[in-house]
Amino acid sequence: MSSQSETVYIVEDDASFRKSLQRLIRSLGFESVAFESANSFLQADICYPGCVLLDVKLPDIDGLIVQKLLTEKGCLLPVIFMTGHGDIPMSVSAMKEGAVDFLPKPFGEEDLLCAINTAIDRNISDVQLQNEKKESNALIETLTPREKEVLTWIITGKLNKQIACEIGTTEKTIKVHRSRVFQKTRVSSVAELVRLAEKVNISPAS
Amino acid sequence: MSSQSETVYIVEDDASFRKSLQRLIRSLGFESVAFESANSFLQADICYPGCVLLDVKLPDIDGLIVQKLLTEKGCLLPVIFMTGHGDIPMSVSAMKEGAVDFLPKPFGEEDLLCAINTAIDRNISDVQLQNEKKESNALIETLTPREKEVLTWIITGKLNKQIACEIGTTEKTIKVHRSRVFQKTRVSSVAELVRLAEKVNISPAS
DNA sequence: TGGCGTGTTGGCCTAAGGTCCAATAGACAA
DNA sequence: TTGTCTATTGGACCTTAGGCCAACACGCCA
Repeated sequence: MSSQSETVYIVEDDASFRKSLQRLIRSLGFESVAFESANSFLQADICYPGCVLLDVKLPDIDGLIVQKLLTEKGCLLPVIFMTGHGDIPMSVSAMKEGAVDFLPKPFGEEDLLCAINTAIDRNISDVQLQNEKKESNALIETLTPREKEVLTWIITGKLNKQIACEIGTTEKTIKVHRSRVFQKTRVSSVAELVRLAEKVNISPAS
Repeated sequence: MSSQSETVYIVEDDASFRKSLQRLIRSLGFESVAFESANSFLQADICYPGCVLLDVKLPDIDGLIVQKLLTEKGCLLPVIFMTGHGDIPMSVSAMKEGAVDFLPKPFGEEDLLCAINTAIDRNISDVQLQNEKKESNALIETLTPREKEVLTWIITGKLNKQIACEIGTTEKTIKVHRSRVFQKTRVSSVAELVRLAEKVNISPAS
C-alpha cells in the first residue's frame, strides 16, 4: 500500500505548533505539507494517498466549513480535526460529516498516529473505488442511448426476445445491441456486466 | 414506513428525567419503553422499528459499553446518547462506533426529534437489509457443497465447459449442477444469481 | 448533397444453455 | 442391509446467444 509517499496536509494557524506538528509527522515517516490558512490549503494541489490534519479554529474559514467544501469539491482527503476549545456538538457534527477523528489539544502521539493511519487507509480505498468507478463510467459512456437502454434490460437477466418485446423491436435487433454492449464495455459475460453496472449505479430496468 | 409503531427505548437512571423524556417522546408520536438500568434494558425484548436513547452514565454499565454489547448481540437498534458530563473523546468514540447522535443535557426538543427520526430511518433500512440477507442465505444454504462451488464459478461468468475444466469434471455434470443451483435459489438468470450472491457476500471464484 | 453514426432487420451457421429421461457409485443413516 | 443424499455421466432435443454478411432509414454535419 505504501508504493507512493503518504502525505499529511496540516492546516494550523499557530506557527510554532504547526512546525512542531510537521516535525513530528515527518519523524513518523510521512510526507508533510503545512498551511497557515484554510484558503491557502484549499487552493493547493493535493496528492493521494494522504489526509488532512485540520484545526477547527482558523483565521479565515471555520474548519467544519472547510470539511464541507472539500466534500463538495470532490476531494477525497479524509479529515482529522484538532481543536483547543472545541465542544461536544462540534465534534459530533464533524464526525457526522465523516471526519476520521477529532482530537482535543493537547493530544498524544499515539492517538495522532492511529488517526493518520486510519485516515490514509480510508483514503487509499476511497481513491481506488473512485478510479474503478471512473473507468467503468468511461466504458458506459461509449454506449449509445439505445445500447444503454438494452443494457439495463440485460442486467435484469431478460432474454433477447423479452427485451425486444419490452422496448418494441425484434429479437434480432436486440442481439446486435447486446453484442455491441459487450464489445464496448469489454466484458464477456452477463455476470461481469452486472458488476460493471453496479459500480456506476445503473440499476436493472423495471 | 410507519406501518408499524415506532418505539423509542429510553435508558436513564434519573427517574424524573426519565419520566419527562417518556412524556415528551409520546407527545411526539412514538411508542416509548423506559428502563432505569442498562441490564434491565439488555434483557428486554425489543421490537423494530425503533431506536434507543441511552444515557452515557448509568449505575451498572457504561453507555459506551452497552453500545458495544448491542452490536455484539446483533441488535440493530441505533443508539442516541445523552450525557450530562460528557467530553469530546467520549462523543467521538460513540460516533465512531456508529451512534446516531450524542446529545449533551440539556438538549432541545428539535434536536431530539431530529436524532430519533434519523435513527428510526436507519433502523428501518438496516432491518430490511438484514431480512433480505437472511432470505438469501436461506436459499444458498439449500445448496450442496458442490453446488456452492459451481455457483462461485457461474457468477464469474464462466462457461460450463470452463467450469468443468476448473473443477475437473465434464460439461454435462456442470449443466446438472447449474440447473439445480438455479432451481434451489429460485432465480432464472445469471444476473439474478450474481445479485443474490453479492447479498450474502459470496465472491466469484479465483 | 454525400458521408457518418445510429437504429433497424434479415438469413445462416455454430456454440452454448436448459430440460427430460436414464443410470452408476460412494457415503451415511435408519 | 436397505434406502436416501450427493455427485457423477450419457443421450436426445429444443431454445438462446453470438458471429458474419448484407441491407435500409433517419438525422446531422461538412
